[in-house]
Parts: sequence; C-alpha cells; structure tokens
Amino acid sequence: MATPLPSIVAVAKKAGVSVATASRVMSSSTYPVSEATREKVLQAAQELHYTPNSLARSLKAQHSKLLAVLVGDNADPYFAQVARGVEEIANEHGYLTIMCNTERDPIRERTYLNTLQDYRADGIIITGSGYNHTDYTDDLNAIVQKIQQRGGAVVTLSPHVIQAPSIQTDNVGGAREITAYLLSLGHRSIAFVSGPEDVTVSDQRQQGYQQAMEAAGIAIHPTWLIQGDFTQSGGERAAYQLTQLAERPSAVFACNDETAFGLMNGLQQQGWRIPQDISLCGFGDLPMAKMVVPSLTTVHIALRELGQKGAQKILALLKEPQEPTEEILPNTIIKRNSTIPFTEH
Amino acid sequence: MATPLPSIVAVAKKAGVSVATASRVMSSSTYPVSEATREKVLQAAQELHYTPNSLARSLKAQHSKLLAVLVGDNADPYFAQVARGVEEIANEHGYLTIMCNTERDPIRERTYLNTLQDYRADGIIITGSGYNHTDYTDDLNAIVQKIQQRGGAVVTLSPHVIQAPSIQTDNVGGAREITAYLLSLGHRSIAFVSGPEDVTVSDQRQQGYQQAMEAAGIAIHPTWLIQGDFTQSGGERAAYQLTQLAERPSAVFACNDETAFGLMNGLQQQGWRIPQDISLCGFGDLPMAKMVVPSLTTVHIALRELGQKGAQKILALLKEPQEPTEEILPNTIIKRNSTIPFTEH
DNA sequence: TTGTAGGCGTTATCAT
DNA sequence: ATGATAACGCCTACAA
Repeated sequence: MATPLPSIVAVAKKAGVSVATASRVMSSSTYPVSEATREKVLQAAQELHYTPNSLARSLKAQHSKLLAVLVGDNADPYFAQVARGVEEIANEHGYLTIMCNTERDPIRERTYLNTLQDYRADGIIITGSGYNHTDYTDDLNAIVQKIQQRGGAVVTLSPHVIQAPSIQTDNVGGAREITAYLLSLGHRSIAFVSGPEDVTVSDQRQQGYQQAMEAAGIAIHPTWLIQGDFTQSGGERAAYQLTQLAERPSAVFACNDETAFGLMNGLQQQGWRIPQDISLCGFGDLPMAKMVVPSLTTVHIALRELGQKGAQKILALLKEPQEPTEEILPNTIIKRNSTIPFTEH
Repeated sequence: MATPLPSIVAVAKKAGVSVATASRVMSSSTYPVSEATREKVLQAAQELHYTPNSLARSLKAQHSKLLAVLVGDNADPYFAQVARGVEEIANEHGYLTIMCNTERDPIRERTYLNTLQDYRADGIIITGSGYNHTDYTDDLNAIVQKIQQRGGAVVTLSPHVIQAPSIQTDNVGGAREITAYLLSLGHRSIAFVSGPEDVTVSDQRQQGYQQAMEAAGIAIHPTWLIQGDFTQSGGERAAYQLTQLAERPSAVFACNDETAFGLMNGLQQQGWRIPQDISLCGFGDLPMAKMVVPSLTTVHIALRELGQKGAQKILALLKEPQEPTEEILPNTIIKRNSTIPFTEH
C-alpha cells in the first residue's frame, strides 16, 4: 500500500552515477557537474518522480526551515492578521509556518516551545501577550535560551516575560493619545475597561490612560476602573457594571476592540445610546470596527505588518545573532462615530 | 555561538550505557529496561538537557507528525475557525499544524503541496474551495496521488477538483432552505450575489437558490444574478448594481457573509434601509453576523467542528486507508433582523 | 536485560 | 568532473 518514495540513491542508480553526483545536481549546489551527467540525473529524477526528503536534508543541514508562530487564538482577528503577515514572509523565503494556539496559558506555551525545540524550528514568533508574572517565567526563559543556544531565533510581538528581541506597537503611547483625544472632546469622566488581570498589554494601555488623565489633572475615580477580559462577553459584563454606577462617566475607553464591541452591545441593550449618552473607543482597529454601528473610534495597529516585521527579524537573527533589541512601532488614532464632544445632559 | 544540542549518544555515554538502551528509555518504548539503568539514563538526560530530535526520529520512523492545512487566507474568519478546529485536534494527538495560505491560486496550492510532500507531512487538509475547472487539475491530482501513495492522507473540506475524501457543509441544501425562507416571507423577486466565477462553493449555493426558486415556480430574472467575489468590496459593488436596477428585488441572498456585509454597507450608503427596503441574508454565520446592524439572517456553519472533523478524518485515514468518501454536514438557518416579510410599497 | 551494527535520505569531505 | 564514505540523530533487528 504505502510505497516509499524513491531516494536519491535510486536516482543515482537509474542515472548510472554516484549518489554524490546525483545529490550535487538535485541540491543545485555550485559544485561543477558536466552538462551531460546533469541531464542524465535530471532525467532519472523526472522519471522516478523523485522528491527530496526535507527531513533528511534538515537533519544533515542542522536547520529545518520551519518557522513557528505562537498566538493566543488563531481565530481571533487580531492574531489572525499577525499570523498572516508571518506566513507571508516565511513563504517568500522558503519557510513553512507552524501555527500554535496557546490560549495565553503558560503551560501550553511551554509545551509548544519544547515541541518546537524537538523539531529544531529555526524561528519562533511569540504573540498573545503573557502575564506580568507567572510561576513559569523561569521555565519559559530556560527553554528559550536553549533554543537560542542551538541557533534558533525567538522574537516576541507583545510584552512578555520571555526575554527576547521584541517588536511591539506603542501600547502606552496609543492609549495616551486616544485618552487625550477624549479629553480634547471635553470629556473629563472617562472609564477604562481593562483586560484580564496581570496581562501585560492591558497594563500598558492602562498606563497610557493614566498618564493622559494625570497630565490633564484629573483624578481617576476608582469606579472608573472596570475589569474586562479581552472578550466581548467581558465587555458586556463591564457594560452592566457601568450602568449600575451612581454617576455615569461620559466616555469609556476599552483596552481592546473586542471589549468595545461587547460594551456597545451591552450598553445599547440597557438603553444607552452611543455616542449620545456615552462616548466609546477601543484599541486595535479590527476589520469589524468600521462595520459596527456606530463605527468605532479606536487605535489602529498595523497587525499584518507587525507579523511581517517579526518574521523579517527572525530571518535577520538567523543570519547573524545580535543583542536583544526592542522596537516600538507607532500607531494611529482612527476617529469614527462612537465618540462625540462632551455635552451636559 | 550556536552550540549543537546533545544527542542520544551523549546521554548514553554519560549514563554509561549503550545508545540502544538510552534510546529505549528516551523513546518510552515498551522494551524492558531495568529500573536502575532507566534511572541512570533519565538522570543523564536531565543533566544534559537532552532534547530528542524529531527530525531524525521522523526520518527513521517514516512519518513526520506534521499536519498541514491549506486555506485561502487564514485571516478570513471563515478559514480561521476551520484552522482552529484542525489545530485543536492535531495538538491533542501530538501533531504540529502547518498553516498554508493559497489565496485560492492553484499554482500556490501546487507549490505548497509539493513542499509538504518534501517534508513528508502525514496529513493535509484542504479548504478554500477551488475552481470548477483549472489547467492545474491534473497537476494537483498527480501530486495528491503521490502523497497518498507514500502513506500520507489528504482531505478536502470544500468542493475541489482534487479527488480525496471530503467533508463539507451542505451548500446546496443550506442555500435552498434560506431561499425558501425568503419565499415563505412572501418575497418573490430575490436577487443572488455570487462569488468569483467558477468557484465551486458559489456555484453550489447558486444551485440551491435556483432549486428553491424553481420549486416555487418563479422564473429568475437575469438581472437578479449579480457577480461578487466573496469580499466586502465585491458586495459593495453588487450593491451599486442593485440600486441601478429599474425594478428593485425585495430581497437579496449573498453567497457568503462577507459579501452580505458589503451589501449592507453599500445599500445603506445609497439610502436603502435594511430590511424595510430590501431583505438581506448571507451564508456562513461569521461572528460578525450578529454584531452588525441589522443583525444578519444567514446559514450557520459549524466551522470549527468542520476543522475538527477534517483532522479526525486524517487521523483515521492514517490508521487505515479507506475508499474516498464524501460526508455532507447539515447546517441551520439563523433568522435575525436583516429579513422581514414582504410588503408592497 | 543489554549491546552491536545497519539504515532512514542527505550532504560534505576527501580521494581519484 | 566524478566517486566512495562518513556523518547528521535516531531506532531496531539481531546477538550476546
């Protein structure tokens, strides 16, 4: 049933040459081979439907041409875009892309990292930020170090306990700017809905929010800080909390778009009109952001580009290892219809 | 700089045993090894931070534990969900998932299939339907055959020129049902916006639409058939065409949700109200479908489950090859607010 | 229970 | 220009 593929030995035999010669023409090495023999080998390979075995090649060459991307969930539009960018560059350069869903679980991250090490993946891109602190910090860094030692490259695309070269969007800056935008519209009571506790990106965006508020000389009322979890249902729960407040804020800043969508749904179901009753903005600018009604004011992140840059960084690292660097990419505020100037009512 | 990882030889040496013994304990084979030596080996492996080389293991074992999923675009929510299901099952069973974006281009499909063959991928799941006919049909089937011959498994999750076991959602039936639903609401002039020309899923859904119309004894006016391309912007162009018609249909059925979203945008921008001026429905039930305003009536496909079933099928095929089968999964109509009963006006 | 040796498919080194 | 051979890291008959 399962008939094994012909090896280069078969090709050599059929062409009447040595395996060395056959290998030289098949691997398109620069080694000189006479035109006549080259033809013979090519011919034989053709007839045999020869397919080089990348596994064997990788074993010998000590690199796999395998590139992995660790994401929280590849079905989340945020990660999907990033992964797309990674695959694009990987494919252009003859690398295969392995997709790993970690669900932000450090244990799953560790398991995948180990497996990837087993497969001798040349590069690993980690996104889907981790927590500020976890019991697995040392574990994770140990395995990353081993990967780097054997010549593999690791890059993170979001703040993470893992110490590796990193490329990130400007979370603090973006949050600061969009908060400043709300302030410029006259809002002074601005709520913030965070992500899961201790998740680094959420914390960074909260910092930006706080910086802007502080700069405007506004004390943040404790009730303005609401916990979410990056999901729509988390946003809906936050909406409920908002509506229970004695004094309603005039604006809310959700730390990511999904949360904002949940807020939008939840608030509207409670009879609040957006933006008339409350202005709303998010962070990320998912494709959905311009489809919802009202369209969402948010911080645009060039997600696909982020993935591309990550992959390019890996490729560069593979060529010549360099000191860990951190690159911060700018982002831009997209003003849409979910925010309007503050009015008394 | 790049220091190679210790091999099993190093472990054996350190433990003072033969490589065979070391291998036996590391590969957790059933072969009997005394408890004492097992300990020694484990100890040595631990100290050396030994990591088995999956590449070498795969080469020897003649299977890679690599599973690939070919999609049109992993950032498309439709494919993203399917891929998620695949990765889930793959991971559970110790397989790694390779993500391949084909952009529905047969040439890219072919290239990826070849590369995957080179890597001796154990299983390949193809989704992102192909065209009804392409110059590459033979090419594609030839390589698929080779993959199967060497023991690899291939499964398609949408109609495709590639001949392989297949699991699909009921495109014809779903389209027939949702069209029947529109008819039951009293609509008689129903437009259909297709996907790209010659793409099989689109054709199947059009068939379902035609069947329902025929069963209702309604002749389809040529102007009701509008060409789209599965994208939002295609939907917007279709919207423009619709508004140019002398007699406006009272309902439109878009062959996928993305197209429906585009129609929604486009029509609303032309001042048409949905569903008052025209009822609208889609196919797929993407997460966005319930977020847009009005929420979209559509055919729900269990996308993630489709991916899971595809992966499970691969696993089954790997255990024991069987004759190509075609499994059709049912889907259900989700009635939301983008459709209302027909009224004169 | 343990060890020896050959082979999985390539490529690179060293001869010829 | 071509060929023989070792080696990449692992597993598994086959022996002991």
